[in-house]
Amino acid sequence: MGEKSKVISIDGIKVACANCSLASLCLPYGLDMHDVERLESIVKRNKPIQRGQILFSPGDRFRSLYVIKTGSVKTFTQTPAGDEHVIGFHLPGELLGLDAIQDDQHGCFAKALETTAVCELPFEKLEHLAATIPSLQHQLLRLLSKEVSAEANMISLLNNSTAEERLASFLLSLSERFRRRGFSPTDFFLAMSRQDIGSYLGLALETISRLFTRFQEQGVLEVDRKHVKIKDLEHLRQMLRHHTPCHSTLGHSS
Amino acid sequence: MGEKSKVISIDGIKVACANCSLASLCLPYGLDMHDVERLESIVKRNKPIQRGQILFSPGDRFRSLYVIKTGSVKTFTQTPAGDEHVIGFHLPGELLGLDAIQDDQHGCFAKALETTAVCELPFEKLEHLAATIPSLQHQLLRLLSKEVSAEANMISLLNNSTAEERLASFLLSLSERFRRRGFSPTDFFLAMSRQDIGSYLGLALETISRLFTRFQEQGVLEVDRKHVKIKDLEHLRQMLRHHTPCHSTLGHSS
DNA sequence: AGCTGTAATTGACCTGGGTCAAAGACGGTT
DNA sequence: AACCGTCTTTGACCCAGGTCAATTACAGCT
Repeated sequence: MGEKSKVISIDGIKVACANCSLASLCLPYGLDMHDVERLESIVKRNKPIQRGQILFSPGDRFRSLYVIKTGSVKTFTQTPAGDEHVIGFHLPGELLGLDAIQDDQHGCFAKALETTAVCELPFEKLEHLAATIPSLQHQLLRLLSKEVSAEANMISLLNNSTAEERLASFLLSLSERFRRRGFSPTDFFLAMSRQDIGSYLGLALETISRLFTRFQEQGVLEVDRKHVKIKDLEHLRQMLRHHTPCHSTLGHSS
Repeated sequence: MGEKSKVISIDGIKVACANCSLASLCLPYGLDMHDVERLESIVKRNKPIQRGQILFSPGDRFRSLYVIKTGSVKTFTQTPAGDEHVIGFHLPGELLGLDAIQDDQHGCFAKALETTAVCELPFEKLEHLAATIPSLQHQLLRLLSKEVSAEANMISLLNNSTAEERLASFLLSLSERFRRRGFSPTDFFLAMSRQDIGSYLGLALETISRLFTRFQEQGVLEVDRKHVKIKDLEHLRQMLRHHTPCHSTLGHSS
């Protein structure tokens, strides 16, 4: 980004939905300029949160939806015994907190996996706005529905797939999500641990580790710690082709 | 209900949301009398469908949401190879088709498990109405959100539970849903096959069968074919208490 | 540069539940 | 009432992936 200088005033660039590269994945999708401005007027942009910081916890009063701007977040529950169950990973442009609308309180933790910037959408204001902007109401419903579909795919994956298929599916989901955000679909960093991936996919962390090794031996991946390079995307896709329910895509609201 | 007579005119009782015993589980929840009437005006009440009939299929253009009035429905996908993956079972008062809002087409089959009456809610009209009735918009978002939560619980169940815990959880979910609809929570008929239950819970049908036998031996259930009588609700609950994510309830939108 | 704690890898072993196969139990039909 | 197709039960066997344990590799400190 170059050093700080007086040639271009960073302050002059308005941090706004209208300028946001994620707009097409986010709530503004399908809104006209004027409506985006109205939406923008209710968005709160807080300072970024650090790795390990908690955005919300179970039982917290539900006030806002959140959109990841940069970084990533994992959502998870915790048993009385203290071990985590990862529900999902959220990348830039993805909405967080949709499950809390239901009973006005959050049902899980949301924790930053790295330094993460989020936009906060006060839900009451959002609802008011949606009532006067038909396309916003529609987009909100669409995003909720997308989440329902994504979770249904996840359920199907858990019900009908082997460990290999699950991890392949997970990697392809990440790949696709990175691609749509303008990052490399074949070369990226995993912000989460093997433990987290295992928990998310219903597998032991050792299984994840072994699979990474195997995929590497097969020439499908190159893995170095958190860095993954997909060498053979097609092979990865082949791994699912078996019992895939006709049409489906894995991944969270985007 | 007694025999048909001229003392009370059945025709005189308006088939309407306002009179519907399911209203508190359904969309009218939280609406005032006037708004319920407006909602009612867009509801289409088709003739009941028979066991085995299909309500919608993957790829069908999405036009309406459906609410089960009586009977039950299963939703499922099908692999190219032809075997079914059950996504969910839907009881009276539950909404169907929420995943289709997303891309304007249905992504699964919905098939009646028995003779079933459904209310049809043309979605475009519903959206228009929601824009002018704040509490309807809110209730619609709430129901979507509830579905997200329910599916998240399902994912957690699949990720972290044994066969025994899954079936216990399933039975408790049914029990609770029947209870809220005014039926016996401990004595009911399963409209679906062992095969269906297995598919839904990610287990082989043989496992379901064995578990029913075992639960019966333990004195937890009495099972006769499709008829289930829960003898020891508390024992069933105990089966989950282990690694339950602090707060959770299983079951579909209700 | 060395120390320490956490994450990742790898191996050995074991088990829950899947698969295959056969037999029994209905419900519907003529 | 005998027949047929479907659903369910039960048994025998096996394997994918979990668990336990030991080792290694790295990141962050001082």
